[in-house]
Amino acid sequence: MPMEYAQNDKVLPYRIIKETKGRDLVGMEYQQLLPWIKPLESAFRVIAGDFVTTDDGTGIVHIAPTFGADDDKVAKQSGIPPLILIDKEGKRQPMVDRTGKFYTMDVLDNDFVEKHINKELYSQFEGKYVKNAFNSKLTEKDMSLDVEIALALKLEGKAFKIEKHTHNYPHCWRTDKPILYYPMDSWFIRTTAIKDRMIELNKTINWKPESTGTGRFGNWLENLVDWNLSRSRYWGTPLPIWRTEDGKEEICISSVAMLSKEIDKSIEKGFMKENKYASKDYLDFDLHRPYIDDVVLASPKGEKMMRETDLIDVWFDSGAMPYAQVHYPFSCSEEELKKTFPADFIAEGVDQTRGWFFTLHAISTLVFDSVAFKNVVSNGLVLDKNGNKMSKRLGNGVNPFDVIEKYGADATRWYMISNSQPWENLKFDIEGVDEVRRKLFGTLYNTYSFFALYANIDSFAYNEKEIPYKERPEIDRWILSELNSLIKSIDESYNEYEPTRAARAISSFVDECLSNWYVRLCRRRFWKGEYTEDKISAYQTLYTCLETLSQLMSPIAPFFAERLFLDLNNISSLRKDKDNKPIESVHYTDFPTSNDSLIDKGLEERMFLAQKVSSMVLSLRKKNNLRVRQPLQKILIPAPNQEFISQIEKVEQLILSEVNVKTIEFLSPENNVLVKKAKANFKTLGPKFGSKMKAIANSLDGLSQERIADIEKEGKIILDINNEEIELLLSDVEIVTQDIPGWVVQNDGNITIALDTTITESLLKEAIARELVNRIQNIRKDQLFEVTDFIRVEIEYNALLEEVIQEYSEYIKGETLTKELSLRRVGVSAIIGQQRFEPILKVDIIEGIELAINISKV
RNA sequence: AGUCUCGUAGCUCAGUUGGUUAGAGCACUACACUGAUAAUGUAGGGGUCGGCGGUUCAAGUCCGCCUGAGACUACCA
Repeated sequence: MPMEYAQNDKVLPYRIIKETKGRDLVGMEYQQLLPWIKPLESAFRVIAGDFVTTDDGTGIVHIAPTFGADDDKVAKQSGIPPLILIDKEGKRQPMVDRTGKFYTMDVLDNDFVEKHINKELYSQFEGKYVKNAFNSKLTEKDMSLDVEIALALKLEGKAFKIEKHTHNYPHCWRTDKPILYYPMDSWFIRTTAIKDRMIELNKTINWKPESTGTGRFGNWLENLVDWNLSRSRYWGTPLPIWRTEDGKEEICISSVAMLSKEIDKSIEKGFMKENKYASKDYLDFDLHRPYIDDVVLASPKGEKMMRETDLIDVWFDSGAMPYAQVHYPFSCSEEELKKTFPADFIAEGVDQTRGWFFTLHAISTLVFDSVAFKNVVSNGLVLDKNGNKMSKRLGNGVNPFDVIEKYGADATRWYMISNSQPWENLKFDIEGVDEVRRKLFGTLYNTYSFFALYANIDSFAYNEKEIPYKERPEIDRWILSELNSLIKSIDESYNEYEPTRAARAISSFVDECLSNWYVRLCRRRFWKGEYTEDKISAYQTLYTCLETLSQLMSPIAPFFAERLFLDLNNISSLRKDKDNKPIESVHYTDFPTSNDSLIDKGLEERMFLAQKVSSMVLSLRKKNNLRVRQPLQKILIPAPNQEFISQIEKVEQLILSEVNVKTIEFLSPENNVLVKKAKANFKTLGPKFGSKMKAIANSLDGLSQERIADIEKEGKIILDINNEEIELLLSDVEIVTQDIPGWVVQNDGNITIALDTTITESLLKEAIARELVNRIQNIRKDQLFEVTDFIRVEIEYNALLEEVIQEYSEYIKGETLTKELSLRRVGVSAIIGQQRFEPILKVDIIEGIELAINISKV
């Protein structure tokens, strides 16, 4: 590049003469760039600082110790003086005054101006605002001081390159104007003196999540600095400190009573005329600044003491909450205070690290050498459904009142608590609230309605004595076992401040255990037959489940829980208060405790098996187009051992009725009908054989039926892996049934089932009987008959149907509350002729057979 | 910049001390069920577990780097 340069050239020519490390430049001196003001001592020297990046430029930057904490710190370390002006009062000032403009020379000390200011240069800049926003006469369009200075440097040939930078300098939240940092005098609390104790005490606090306590808050304590307590504001809580003008005498006021006493002294000295603070009525005086500033006190030496005008950081008020709320130490003794202090539990946003969490902890450590809270949940933010912060500006905010209005407080709260743990950010999606309403509350409401429907019919009010647990059927014992397991886990979850886990456990119990298994399987017990022990057992069991659920969910869904509980209890009066009246609220009841003697893990396991087997059979039916109303003869299950057989046998009836099959048969392991497959058990083989794993797994994959049978018989097998004999035990191998030739088969994990799909004539007839029941039930429902109404049924004659009815007449009548069931050997037209056949219904009984049917109340 | 959290199906989330086909619910599609019916069952599609590299016989899981989102603190020369 040519080194010629004309004044108006855009690019300054340059030449690289040497490359060097920044540290080699330290100590170099340079000429002052803007020599308006001469510093009090030599200042223009390169120093080292660790807070400057080399992302842009050379890594050499100017510092301004009077306007930045980091700059001030590094300057002090290296002995660089700040650029200081001396005003007419002799006070040291930064270059910019409190209105945001350069000091004018006329307010500065004459001697200082003469000795330190280059009047010719500075006169062009004195009085200028450093930001246009500070000057009401300027707009953003006017040239800013930054640009003015840059141009001046350019003209002097001192600027190598000028770029526009947008700073994210802090701005005033109200006026949006840029903010300048100033060094200010402040009052501090020397929290560094109790730093170690604060760290120690913090370790005893249960933080949710733990990482906030150890990480964010813990680190913050490790790097603790003194607490800057004072703020310069117009109105607020005053620092209770009065000082003499020379600062040599000072007093800290600890109560209104003390203040009043001191004012009296001051009146004696003639500093004050009256004492408003002698009144017992707080409405007679105001403790806040600026009113309190009128108070002048007298020092022991008899001098005037004025109040320090600074206020106390409002965070102090938050941190003082535990004492302030009970007005300790004035209206509350220490003993009384200790009833509520330290707090068992607090919750606030995770952004409160330096705010509430810190000030609570600092003050309690200082005052009582204690924690202020034993448990804390630092909750995350509620974001919009796309994970963006909600803001008015973006219009992505959700109005909580609208949501509560539409879905209710319970559904909203349940959604928020169950969806993600409180300390994680929540992506709030209104669809999710609706899902909770349908899934949990809808299901639970349905379950309750089902219970209430039949309980009312039978006038069940929990008046009978409790049916002993052992006399209740297996299914009742099962749901009670699950219920007590649930109580246990819920209690643990709440205790550990894991409400999300609790909510999810309740939700899955309601859906999977109670609604979709217990109630589904027990439906008949509620509506069929007389008011027997079995029926009472069913009512009592379901009642207990519903009542317990209302208690378990009450912390998260207080309103729904309350309604559910009261609807139950107002009828049964099972829970009474001490006056022997029905207790008024679920929230007054004791939280349930689990009865471990009712928990039967074996029972829970075999019920799980029953569900799994049923599901597999239904799947097989589906694949083979066999509707559930078609009874089938047999399920075949290969059983690995006797224990498996006895587990299944105990739930056999449940499975059979659920899937509408007549019998279950077991195949013993020795049976050679089964086609089996061996798989490697990586967990046991891994540690033993390491790198040979792959070869072993492959070898097991291709094992013949005979060799698999050998392992089962011998308990071990020797494999040849790359000419090496390797012995495996039965436990190293998983053997599963793959197929049963000639049957339709379903595999799931280590369970295999097969289904006999043969439909005999007798099974077909039974199917038709069931279809008939189904059609009659539908018609009953269509015609809005009550579930208790008895009916008369007439069906158009059909030969096949006649046989079915002969055989299943009692069954059909029982299922449908039919008093008379008859076939009429008449044509449709003839039926129409009869008055009673209105309206006419033609119904598909089985495929291809459509018959007229008529149903009427008896 | 430092500290911390999070990133798994279209969406919301599980995922044990690393163990071989990564799950659930919702949504979608199809079929069934129908005296709980704004419910239910079965089946189906849908995943390079944010990316790259490493440790290991084996990584969603452990380690390093990067990246995206968020919070706090400092700074923004």
